[in-house]
Amino acid sequence: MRKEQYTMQDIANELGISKSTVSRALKNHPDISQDTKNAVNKLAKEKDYQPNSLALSLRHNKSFVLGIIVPEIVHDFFANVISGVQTVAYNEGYNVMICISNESIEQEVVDTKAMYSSRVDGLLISTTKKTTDLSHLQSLVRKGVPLVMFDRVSDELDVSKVITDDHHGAYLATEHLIKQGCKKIVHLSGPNNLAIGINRKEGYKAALRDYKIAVDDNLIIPCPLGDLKEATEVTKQLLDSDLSFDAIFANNDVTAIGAMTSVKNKGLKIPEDISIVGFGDWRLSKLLEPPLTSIEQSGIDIGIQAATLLLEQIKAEEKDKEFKPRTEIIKSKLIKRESSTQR
Amino acid sequence: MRKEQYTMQDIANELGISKSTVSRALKNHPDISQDTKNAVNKLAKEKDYQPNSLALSLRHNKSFVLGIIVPEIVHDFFANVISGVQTVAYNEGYNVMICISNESIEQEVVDTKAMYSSRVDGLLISTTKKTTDLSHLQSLVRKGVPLVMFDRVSDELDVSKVITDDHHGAYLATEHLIKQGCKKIVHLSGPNNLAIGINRKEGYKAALRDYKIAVDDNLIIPCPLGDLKEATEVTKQLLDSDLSFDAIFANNDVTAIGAMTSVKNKGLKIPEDISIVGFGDWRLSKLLEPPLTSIEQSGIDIGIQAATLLLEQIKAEEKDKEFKPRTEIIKSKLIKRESSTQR
DNA sequence: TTGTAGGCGTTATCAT
DNA sequence: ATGATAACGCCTACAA
Repeated sequence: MRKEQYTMQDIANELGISKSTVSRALKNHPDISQDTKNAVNKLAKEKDYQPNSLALSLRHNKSFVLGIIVPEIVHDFFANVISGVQTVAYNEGYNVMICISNESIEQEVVDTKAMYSSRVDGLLISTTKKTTDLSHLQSLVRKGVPLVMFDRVSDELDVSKVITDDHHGAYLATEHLIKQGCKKIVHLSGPNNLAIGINRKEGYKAALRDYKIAVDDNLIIPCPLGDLKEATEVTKQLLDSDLSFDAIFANNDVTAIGAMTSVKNKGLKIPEDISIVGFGDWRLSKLLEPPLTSIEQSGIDIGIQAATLLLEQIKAEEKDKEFKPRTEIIKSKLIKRESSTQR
Repeated sequence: MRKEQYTMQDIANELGISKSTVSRALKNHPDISQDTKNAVNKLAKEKDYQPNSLALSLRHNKSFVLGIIVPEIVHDFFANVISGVQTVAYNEGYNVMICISNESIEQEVVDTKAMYSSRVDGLLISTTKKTTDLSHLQSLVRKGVPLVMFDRVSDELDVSKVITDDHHGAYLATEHLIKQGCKKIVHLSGPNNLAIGINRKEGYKAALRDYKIAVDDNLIIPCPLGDLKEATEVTKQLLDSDLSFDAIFANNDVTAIGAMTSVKNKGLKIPEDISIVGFGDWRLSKLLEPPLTSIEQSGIDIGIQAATLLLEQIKAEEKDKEFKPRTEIIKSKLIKRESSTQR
């Protein structure tokens, strides 16, 4: 059995005073005499008294905990987001509880309930790729829990959102390839049920149109899973087919690496034979050989922005102020990377 | 103000029964009539009643939360550990609260206190590189909180530990280089205050001795920070000096990449001119060009093992059984990676 | 300046 | 089969 905890009552007993006096002394209430405060603080330090947040949370109906649910954690983007969230949370005296849905809807539902049961003061979530039914989140909102969606969002829910400018980023990527002289640009596209996949595809098309290049649907290859195996396989098939192309715009980091692998295995050179640009927040882009030019989404910035929005809402509602959900867009940037052969 | 939560009392009122009956009905207590149970469950579902874990935790002095403190999260190794911990925790009905110390001792101390305040049922920790004073952890242990240290551990504390077999791994790495024909192997070594740094260095020395190669202290270069900048700089200086060497055994992933960068910048080929082997759990090792042979530490396995040990202790102590702390060693493995030039 | 009492949501004990 | 009550640790209006 866990050792007994040392409580205010214990301090009170030892000092022959009441626990309310102890409570007030510890929070430096002006009514309490300096003598009492000294005695209480001394004993508290001596016995290494640590308040019980559970009791506090129950009392105040406020836990000072932010929840965050991500589909995976072994992924630079989400790890960066969490890191950004933590930074903001710490500064405001909040802790962070993390759940990993592992791209499983069932897990996501369970996690959401667990978060509410723990009475988190607010929740940040990036849904599963497969999530379409949002009733678990709706239920949360109905219960009055501030919610912020990031990266993978849905417009069925009237909550704050933080997204990257996928359309713009994809446009930049495609434009970059066009300016390099590429004419036949393959797009390895993401799932069509996520805004992210659609927007990137549209940005790609828009750039082609602006530069008077016909959109060829044969060059748009679906990679709905977005994992390494799929991307490698798809690209291999592409290379083995009679379709000719001189560049690939991959809708995410893993897809880009898969494409890269197959291109290399085929004995082709990057970027001489085929240029590749990837989308995402990945340390890898600069470490690969050749390092890939990429469209950076700043996970940290998204985390910071999302947590800031969430806290804003939490605080507003605590003061009974109305809070209107907002959608913040984090601009993506094109980061050109030179191949080391050019150094 | 957060919307009122729907409680057992509310159910009781609506049904004109007492909250204790509701409590029993919800947990399917045999004493309660089926009629009552049905009514209660129906209403609970209708109103989407969700228990308040805070109240439960307070009542039972048990939170069903495991805490974990890691120095960083944007790092494959720690992300993998967390992932492993989550898996185990979920299966046992526990949630996970994560704190990131950011390699800051002050933050680590704050985090530890926060964890205790939240009354986590147990804590997993990998300390800061700089942590030498363990009083914050000792205090935790004194309070009866089960503690498991992993990866970066200290033998000043009599708690369970999960570590990798660093000595063995370093031996394997060095042996691999020797068998490739390397004679002058540089070791970029880690901090001397961490077991991890010492053991890897000793493993390196042991392999040299076993293969009758004299240990040359000039070839052991300290990289106490272990960051990219330091490693790159140190290797650059090494290459600019008149010291000759044909291989580098880097004590971690980042150090390996730093070394790689400088070697490439110097116009040298890997592994033809200089072989590099790195230590760690990193997706990068297989994606770099050339992919580096590496000593794999399985972060997931460490996470699983650590969480398992922690839960074992928690359960034992709940039954008032004594639990003797154990140290588990996760074997490191050498993963050979062929350069794509050999494909 | 300090103490008393009630309550946050839940469950266990002891009635009825 | 169900209810009343106390308790977990803390805070706060009210009383003294």
